[in-house]
Amino acid sequence: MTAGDPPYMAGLNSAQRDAVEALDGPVLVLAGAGTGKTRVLTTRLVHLLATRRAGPAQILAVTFTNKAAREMRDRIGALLGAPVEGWWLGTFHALAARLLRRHAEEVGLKSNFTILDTDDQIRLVKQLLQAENIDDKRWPARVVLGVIERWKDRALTPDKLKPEDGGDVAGGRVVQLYAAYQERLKTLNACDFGDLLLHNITIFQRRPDVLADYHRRFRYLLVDEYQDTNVGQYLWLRLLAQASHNICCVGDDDQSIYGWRGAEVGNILRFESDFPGAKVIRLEQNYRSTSHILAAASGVIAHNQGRLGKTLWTESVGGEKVAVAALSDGEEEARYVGDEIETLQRKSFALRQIAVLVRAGFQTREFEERFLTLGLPYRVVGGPRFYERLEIRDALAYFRIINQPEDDLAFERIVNTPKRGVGDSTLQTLRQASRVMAVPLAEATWRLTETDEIKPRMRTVLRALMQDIARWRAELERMPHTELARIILDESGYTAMWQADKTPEAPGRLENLKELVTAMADFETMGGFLEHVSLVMENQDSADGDMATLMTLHGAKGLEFDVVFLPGWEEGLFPSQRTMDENGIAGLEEERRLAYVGITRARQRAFISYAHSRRVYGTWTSTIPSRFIDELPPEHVVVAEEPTPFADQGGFRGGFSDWARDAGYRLPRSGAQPPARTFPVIEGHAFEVKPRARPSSPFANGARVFHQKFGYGTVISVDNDKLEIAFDQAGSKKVMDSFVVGADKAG
DNA sequence: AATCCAACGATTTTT
DNA sequence: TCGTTGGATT
Repeated sequence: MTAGDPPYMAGLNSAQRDAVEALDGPVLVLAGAGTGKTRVLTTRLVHLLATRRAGPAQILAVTFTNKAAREMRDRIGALLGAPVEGWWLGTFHALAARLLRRHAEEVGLKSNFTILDTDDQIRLVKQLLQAENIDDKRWPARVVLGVIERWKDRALTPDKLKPEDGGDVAGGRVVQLYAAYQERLKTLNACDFGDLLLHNITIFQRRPDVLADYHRRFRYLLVDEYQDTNVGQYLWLRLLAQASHNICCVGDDDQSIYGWRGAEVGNILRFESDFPGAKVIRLEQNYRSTSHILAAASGVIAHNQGRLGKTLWTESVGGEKVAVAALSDGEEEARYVGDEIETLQRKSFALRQIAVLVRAGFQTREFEERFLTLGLPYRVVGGPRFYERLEIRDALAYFRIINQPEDDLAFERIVNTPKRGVGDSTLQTLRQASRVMAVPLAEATWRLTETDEIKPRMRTVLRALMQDIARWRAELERMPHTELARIILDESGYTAMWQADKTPEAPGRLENLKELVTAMADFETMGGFLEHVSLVMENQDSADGDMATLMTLHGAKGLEFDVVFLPGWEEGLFPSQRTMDENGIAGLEEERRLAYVGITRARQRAFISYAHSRRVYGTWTSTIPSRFIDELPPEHVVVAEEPTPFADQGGFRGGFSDWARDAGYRLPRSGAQPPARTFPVIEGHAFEVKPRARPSSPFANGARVFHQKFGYGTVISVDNDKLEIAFDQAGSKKVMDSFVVGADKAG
C-alpha cells in the first residue's frame, strides 16, 4: 500500500484493489464466497465519487434484495460520513418502478399505478380462467401464472409468442390468456413485478430520446449478484449501459441458485462476449472460512461443468474438518444436531452464530420439536412476510382503493370484509355492470346504488360503503395519512371485526395493524407508503437475543455463521428429486451450487448429516446418502459414524458411499418401522456436567399459559424449568418455561 | 353465507 | 403426516 492512498482503500488486497480502480469500460468481478464482494462494491462507488468521475446522481447501483441495498447504503454512508439519500441505489424493481412512474403514460398506465403481489396475480388469473371456461382444477391459476412469469423473466411479451408456444397449458390457450392478463392489468392501472422491468424496456426502445436522457444521467452502473439476473434485467442493464459502457457487474456463477425463478447463469457466463473489451477480475482470497471448509466446498463444486472457474484460498489454515454423520432417522438427526449445539454452546459458541440450513422449509419441523424439548432458543427465518398476512393485505386493500379507484382487486377484497352480506350473486351483478359500462368495479357499484338492479337492503349497504370510500378519498387531501388510516380501519369496521374475534391469532393481528399504521409515519403520502409496502416491506428481525437460526439454504445466501449444520443430505431430498426430474443435469448442478452455498456459509465448523430412513409424507422410506457426500474430498472430512461390520475402523478408506450403502442394506424396507436407535454418534464430550443451575419455574401446576407455537394451555407438571403443558389445541407437550408466558400477558 | 369435513398433495421464493 | 382447499351441508 502506498503512502498516498486514500483511507477508504486501506486493507484491500490487490485483486480487490484492481476491481475498485478499473473504473472505465465493462468490468466483471467474479467474487467467490466470502471474498469481500460488498466491500469492493462500496469502495468502488466511493472511489468514483472521490476521483470526481461522477457525482451521486450519475451512478446507478443495483441490487436484488432490499437487504443488500440497505447494507450498501449503510456502508457507503459510513465511508463518506454522510447519509446516503436520494441516490439511484436500490433493487432492480424499486429503481424500475421509480423510472416507470415518470413515464407511465408511455405504456398506457397512470403514474399512480398499483403494483400487484402474487396473491392479486393469482386471483386475476383465476378470473380469466373462469371467463375462458378453462378447468382450473386441471390448470391451477398458480401454474398458469408460473408459465406467464417465466416468459416475463425472458422478456417475452405476448406479441413475441406464437399460440403454440404455450404447449397444452390451459388447453393450449396460455398465450391468449397472457395477452388478456396484460390487457386486464392495463385497465386496472396496475402492473406486476415483471412488468416494472419490461415496461422500462419498452419505453427505452420506443423513446430513444428518453433513453438518451438516462444515458447522460447514469454514467456508471454497478450491479450486484449478476449471476441472478434474468433476461429482462439483463436487457434493462444493457440498454442503460450501451452509451457509456461503464458497467461493473459483481457475481459468482457458483452461487447461482435461482434458475427456477428465471435467473440465467448464462448472463454471467456470456459477459465477455456481451460487453466486448470487458475486464474480468477474480476475487479468490477468502476471509471467511477455514481451509478445510473451503476445500470441502471446492471439492463438491468442482463436479459442475461450465464454470468460469475460481480457486478460493485462505490464510486461515487448519481448523476442524467438516463432520459427516449418518443417523438412523430424522428424529435421531435432530437429536444429534441438538446435542452438538449444546456442546458448542459449552465451548462458548454463541447460538446466534449457529445455523441449521435445510433444503426445504418443512425440514425445520423436526429440529423445532427437538429444540423445544431441549429448551434451546431458536428462530425460524422465512415463512409468511409481514405484508402477506391476511390482515395486512385487507388493510392495504382499503388504502389501495382510496389511492387508486381503478383497483378492482382491492375493491373485491374489501367489499365484504368485514362481512356486509355481499355474497357471490351480488358480486356477480357488480362485475357484470362493470363490464357492460366499461368502468371500474367501484364506479359501477356507485352507479348501481342509484338503480333497482340490486335488492334495496344490499343497496343501502353498498351505498354506505361507497360514501365512506368517497369521504376517505376526500380526506386524503386534508389530513395526515396515518390518521386517515386509523379512521379507515375504524370506520370500516375492520378493527372491530378482529376485536370481536376470539381466536388466538386475533390479538396478534390487531397488533400488526397497529404496526402497519406506525410504519406509515415514515412516508409523506399514502402512495409512497403503498409503494414501499409492495416493494420493500419485509419481516422485521424481531428476535434479538441469542438464538440458533433455522432456515433454508436459499435463505442463507449472503449470510455467514461460525457453525453451520447441513442435515438431510440424501438422494431425492438433497439433491431434490423434483429438480432433477424437471431440469436434468442443469437442475442437479444448481442443487450442487446450493450445496456449495451451504458449506461456504460456515466460518469455523460445518456438520453434514443424513438419515438412513426418513418419514416422507407419513410413510417410512429408506434413503441413500446424497451423491454430494461422495464428492467431499476425504482428507478434509471426518466421519462420525456408527461402528458397523462393514466399516473400516479408520473410517473413509475405500469410499464412503460404499460403506453407507452397505449399511443401508440392513435397513427395513419402505413402510416399516425405523430401526432401533443405537447410535448417538460422535466422540465423547461427557467430561462436562450440565452447568446451568436453573431457578425453579415461576409457573405452578394449573397455571394458564400461552406458547408462541402451541397456543394456550394449562401447566400439568413442573420439573425445574421444564414444564409439561396440556395445550388446548396441540395436546400435551414438554416445553421450557422461558418459552411460555402467563395467559393473561399473551398477545 | 358460514361452517364443517374429506380429499388432495406436498421444494426452493431476493422483488 | 398434516395443512389447505373446495364442495356439501345447514
